[in-house]
Amino acid sequence: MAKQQGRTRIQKKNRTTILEAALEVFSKFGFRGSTLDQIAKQAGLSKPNVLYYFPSKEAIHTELLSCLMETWLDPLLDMDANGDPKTEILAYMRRKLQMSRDFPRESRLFANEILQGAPHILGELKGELKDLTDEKAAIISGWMDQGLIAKSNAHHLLFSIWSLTQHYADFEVQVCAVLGCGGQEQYQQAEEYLDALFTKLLSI
Amino acid sequence: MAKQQGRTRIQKKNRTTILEAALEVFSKFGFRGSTLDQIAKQAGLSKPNVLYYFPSKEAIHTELLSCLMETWLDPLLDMDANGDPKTEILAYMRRKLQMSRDFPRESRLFANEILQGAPHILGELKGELKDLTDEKAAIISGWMDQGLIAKSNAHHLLFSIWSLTQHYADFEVQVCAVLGCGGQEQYQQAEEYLDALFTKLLSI
DNA sequence: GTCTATAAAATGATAGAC
DNA sequence: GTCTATCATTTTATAGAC
Repeated sequence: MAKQQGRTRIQKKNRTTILEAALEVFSKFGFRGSTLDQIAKQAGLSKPNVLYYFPSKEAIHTELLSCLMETWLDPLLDMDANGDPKTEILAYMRRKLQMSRDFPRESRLFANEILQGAPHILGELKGELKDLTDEKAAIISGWMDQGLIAKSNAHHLLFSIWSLTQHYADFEVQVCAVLGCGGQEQYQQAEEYLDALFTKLLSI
Repeated sequence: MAKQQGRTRIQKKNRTTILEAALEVFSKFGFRGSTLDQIAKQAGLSKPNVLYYFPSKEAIHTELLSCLMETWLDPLLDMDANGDPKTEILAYMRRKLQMSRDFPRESRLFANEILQGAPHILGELKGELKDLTDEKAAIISGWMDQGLIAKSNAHHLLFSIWSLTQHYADFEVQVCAVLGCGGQEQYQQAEEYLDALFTKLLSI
């Protein structure tokens, strides 16, 4: 968590508690569908106390998104231009799938935000995300030009990694309804399936 | 639209107007994030007049979802066990992509609902959707067993069609932000990309 | 720092005139 | 059928005691 400098220990702790509670609530109901009451209750604090640490509901949401944006971009950042192309892309896909499995609330928080037109993070999407994506797409295109992996549209290849992996977090209730499963066994199947998919897709 | 029997022309017209307005609003903000004020304004009617045609906000949402569920399952229904496997699956994928392009609001309506745990349609997901998916997955598995297409997990193959195509509607703002495009050119690219992807994926 | 009480605005829904 | 007026409740946010 950034921006925690110059605060007492109790302040840090409570801000973290509130952000954790807000993640739980916002990821379920979206920004407009969530209330301060729910967040306060989830955090085990009174509503005025929540507003003692953050100036407004919107401020909590904005802080949460900007704190998590870094985490969200991290897996892509690690894709190495000097590594083996197929290994790098497959490893990126696996990291993204792990994030869906281990951080489904974060995935749904972003999904809610983007679904509703990304009012709070459109700038970051057009800035940081676009820049990083363009950079990594260029690397992938380079690999394609060198004949190291099969040719396709690098940007849409990245989109396909995002959609295929995030689907298991964002649409979890539907996946479970269709598979009739309750736990996390779908992720084992998903990893096998997606591993085979991308291995085949990238092969010349 | 179903369930419009036994009503006058003006009733049908206004109910349709309200449902169209509700689609616009609910698809943007989700159920809890949407207000009757917004729906009424969008429909060009007064709030009490909206509630003359529907008993509550929830009733509008439920009616909308159940009216559109049929439309939503239609493309999968058309997948023919007696057709050519690769043709059938590719055609289904294309129908789904067309739905994302032509009915993005409907896609986002369902995405919002499922993202929030599908409180209003969990029954349909475990019922109609699961049954239809199981049925079509069995057909696909049969094709795989006959060696007509490459072997993989049929349920996850269907998930991958859903996620890859719906991504362009549900995350449109992100796709556009990254591609720097304003119109619909991403769908042309997507069709080419996904066509190649599934052609390769299904090949033995 | 944390709480109770409450203000101020919004939201879902109803009453009743026309 | 449609409207204005209004009620009851929820919700964001603040005031002020402790």
